[in-house]
Amino acid sequence: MPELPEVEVLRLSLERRLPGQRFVGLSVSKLSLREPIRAAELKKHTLGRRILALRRRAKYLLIDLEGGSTLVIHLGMSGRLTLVPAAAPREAHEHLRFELASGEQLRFRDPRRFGLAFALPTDEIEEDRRFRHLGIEPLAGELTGAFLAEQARGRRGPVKSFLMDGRIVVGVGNIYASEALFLAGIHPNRSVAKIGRERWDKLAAAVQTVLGRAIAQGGTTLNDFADGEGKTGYFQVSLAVYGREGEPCRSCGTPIRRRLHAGRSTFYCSTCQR
DNA sequence: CGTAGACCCTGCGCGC
DNA sequence: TGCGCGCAGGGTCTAC
Repeated sequence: MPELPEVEVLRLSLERRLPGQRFVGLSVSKLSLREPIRAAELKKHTLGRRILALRRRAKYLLIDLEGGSTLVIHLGMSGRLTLVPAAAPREAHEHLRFELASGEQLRFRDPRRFGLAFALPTDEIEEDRRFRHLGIEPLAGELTGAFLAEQARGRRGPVKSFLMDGRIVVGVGNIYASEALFLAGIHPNRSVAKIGRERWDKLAAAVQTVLGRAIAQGGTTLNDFADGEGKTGYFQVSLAVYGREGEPCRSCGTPIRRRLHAGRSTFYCSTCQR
């Protein structure tokens, strides 16, 4: 159930328990994820190897292993990655089950199968076709109003779609796009050609605020998920507009509206956002 | 060239 | 109660 904050919270929780552990076995489902699972490749890169570190790029979780290999997991829409005892009951849609030398298992479950799992040499990640076109990280200090204004030059279309274009900035998904635009006071349908420099500054700051806050708040709720205790209150993270169609804007009381951009729901306040 | 829409897949909640 | 419909947090491909 991931946007960038959820993947980051997952990374932080696994980072406390996985490094130093060794992969000793792997069971793989025959069903295809977004791409077919290449069992032989996964085994070649993981079995017998110890985990060195966990990183994140966009919404991809990167598990670096000794010997120069990296295991890459993308959770798609419905993916869950959990570290559980070997005796933990199996659930439907578990597509990958890594056995660790400790007796624990790292399990990847993904009912909708929009997720992804593959492995490759660590030094080939940047040039891999799934990473090559990715834009900047939103929380690495590169996201500024100047950058957004520059990227928007010569473009058109609604700012909401622009913000979700991973070739520009990664990690801003459907929830936090709505949230950031609300915080910046920008109407989601506004053309990128009609946004001035000051408002780009506001938007760049809003994206970082919203994502940073979600990571801080998600820390407690999603630790349970990583520990395999099931999903909990994702929606306990306080959202200003997302999913609140018809409910009053917390700032001015105007009912929150919903409309579609490229088939995805967008929520906004028509009074606070212009 | 950029942008909009379809599509991949399963599950859940709602209204009838 | 049972069933069909719309919708769901992502990403990529095709058609315009």
